[in-house]
Amino acid sequence: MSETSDKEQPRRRQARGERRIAQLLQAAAQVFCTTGYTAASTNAIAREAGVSPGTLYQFFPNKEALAIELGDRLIHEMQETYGEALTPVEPATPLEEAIGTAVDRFIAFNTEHPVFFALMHGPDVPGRIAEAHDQLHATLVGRIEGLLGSLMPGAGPADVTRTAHVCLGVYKAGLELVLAHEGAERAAYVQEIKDVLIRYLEPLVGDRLGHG
Amino acid sequence: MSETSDKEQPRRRQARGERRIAQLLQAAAQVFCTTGYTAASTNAIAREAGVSPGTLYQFFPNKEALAIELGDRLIHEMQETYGEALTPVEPATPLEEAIGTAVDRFIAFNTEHPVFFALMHGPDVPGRIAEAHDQLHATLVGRIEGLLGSLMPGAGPADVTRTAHVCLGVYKAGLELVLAHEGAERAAYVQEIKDVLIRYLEPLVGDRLGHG
DNA sequence: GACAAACACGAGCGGTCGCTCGCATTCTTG
DNA sequence: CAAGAATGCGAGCGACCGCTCGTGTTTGTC
Repeated sequence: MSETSDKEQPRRRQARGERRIAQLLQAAAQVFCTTGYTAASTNAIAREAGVSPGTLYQFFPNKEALAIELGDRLIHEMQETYGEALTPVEPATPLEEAIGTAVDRFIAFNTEHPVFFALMHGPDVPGRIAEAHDQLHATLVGRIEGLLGSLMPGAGPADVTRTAHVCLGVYKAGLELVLAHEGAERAAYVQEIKDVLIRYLEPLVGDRLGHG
Repeated sequence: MSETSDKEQPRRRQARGERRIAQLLQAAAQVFCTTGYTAASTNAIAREAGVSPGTLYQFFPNKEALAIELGDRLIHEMQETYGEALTPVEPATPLEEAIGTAVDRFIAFNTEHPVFFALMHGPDVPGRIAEAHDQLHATLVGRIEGLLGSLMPGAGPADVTRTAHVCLGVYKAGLELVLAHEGAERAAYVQEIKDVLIRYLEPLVGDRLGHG
């Protein structure tokens, strides 16, 4: 009990090591993005990073740990995003504006980190990553439930949960369309996502304000 | 040039062979459904079908051909479904009813053939299957465009195409939610898909009839 | 029954992939 | 500088997978 943890043996990393880790994670993101998790070979990731296979395994015990570390960093960064994207529940903000800003922030995050979509969407991801995905998914649904719950006072909890799942599903489907286009067409699809969500939620939240 | 085709050598199949082919396709559907295409091993498919690996390759030249034959049969069967699901454009039918019946038929098909979703959704499917998927996707979008075009007279062709893509995307997202639930909850999600589509399309198709 | 074609088997070939290990090199520390 | 730890290398091991091939069995035809 004198140690901070019994399985923790903090290898003293040098600055070089931290740089290699960053290189490897970036290379893994690149390869995962283009070929998916399963098809991505560790040798290809090492080659992309400009190191040997042995060097990769100096810093990551196996391929899964590499993907998990990558996913953890992405999720951590996303939590900062959706922490700001989904928290403001001031009853004064109209529905359109709330949905608009939330969608914009999520789209911005996903376009800046396309790996996230690749890692979280593949049916080939191993157990631990799928768990992380489910956990993030549940967290997001919970947040949306919180927002909807205060907007749909007359609905049961099961209805709120269902509505939250539908909202997230619609967003994901729209994200796929957004990532498949560029420029003006991409912007048009972003607007479509907002329209779908607004028209879907408007009748549910009762008559609050601002639908004209 | 005396043959009907230079690469066609019609092996005379016996009744036993046809039975084996059906067994193998069914086994492949089972294995693809549970593990996905890439992770499914041909040996596992043969084992599931109760035959040896060599027997499998008596009827299919390779793993991809097996998946393609399976996909072709599914697409052929689906075309009978959506041929009936998307054709009626009688201007008399209200929007709600048209969407309701179309969604019901597609959901029925997809719940009866879960392999279809697995084969068409995996990012791991090889080139030919992805092509078949894209072709089906394009066909479906074209059909929806046809329906929308006559309903949205004031919109440009790019807008109609975009709207069709959004409709199909919303349906796919809803399908995932529907397949993840059972019984009454599943039925509730089916209704949600219809609501999303109806509310999304209602303002677009101008004031026709029946929104009350 | 005789003969050929279709069917069935399963050990194993060639190849890839995740990962290891022995050794060389570079950094830190005193 | 010396010593040890951290980093770096890459040939190759073991396992798995798609697929083959030599051989044996069943079916259709005369």
